[in-house]
Amino acid sequence: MGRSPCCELEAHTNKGTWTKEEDELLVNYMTLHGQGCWRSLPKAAGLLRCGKSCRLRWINYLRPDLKRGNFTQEEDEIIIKLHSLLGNKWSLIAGRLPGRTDNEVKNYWNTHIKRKLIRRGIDPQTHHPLNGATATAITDNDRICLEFRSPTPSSSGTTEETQPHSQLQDKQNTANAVNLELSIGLPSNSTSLSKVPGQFFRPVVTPPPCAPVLAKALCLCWRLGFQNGQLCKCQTRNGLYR
DNA sequence: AATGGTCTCAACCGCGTCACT
DNA sequence: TAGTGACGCGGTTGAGACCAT
Repeated sequence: MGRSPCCELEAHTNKGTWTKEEDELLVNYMTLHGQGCWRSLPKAAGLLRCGKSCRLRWINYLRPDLKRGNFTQEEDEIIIKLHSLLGNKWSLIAGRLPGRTDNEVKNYWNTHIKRKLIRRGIDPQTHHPLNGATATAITDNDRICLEFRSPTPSSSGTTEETQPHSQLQDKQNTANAVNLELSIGLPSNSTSLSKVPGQFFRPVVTPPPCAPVLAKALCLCWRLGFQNGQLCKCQTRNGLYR
């Protein structure tokens, strides 16, 4: 597959820290026109930056809905739990933390939480105890169910769409037997896969063949034990959890 | 006050994926 | 089916802030 020449190869593009003037130009443009084609944005906005740089600056720093400031204890715990389930899927983790970006979560993980876990005697990568393998924060069976319910990288559709029925049945049985309810809802065929941060875990309108899924099971915060917390933005809308 | 080490986080880089032709 | 263009993600880097001596 051919890749487009990176825009940073273009002449006359600035790099490094953004100036106040550049920020203003980008904010003004985004306010007026909203998010569109990043590649053409710099020229349209009068910026000497590549589109990639503009996108990053907007998403990680200039977006109006960003929550600045320290992470709360509740956010810490959510990150730790989600990381134990998802690994380094920073965008997915950030999607469950309103106002936080993947870059912010990633940095926070690397600078704070890693150390915090090590102090607790937990391996930050495996979430297993550092001194041995007696107890596990997450089991292999957890992963089986998660992987089953998560989109496969090689597929543009859902897992259910691409797997033979017999394989699905096997995994159904596994999931049902384990019944860890670590369900992550996939967008249904009738709804497009949202790329908006925070909306990845959309409800499965038609319950997948994995198991009879209750509405509550679709709320990841609920599954993680944060259903009563302020950070759980999942709420029923037309009877669905989102 | 000066210096050197450490930490933080904004920004960059390269690659995978998707949509379109 | 293959090629192309663009976006998004995760890993890495480096400048500046902070701290200890």
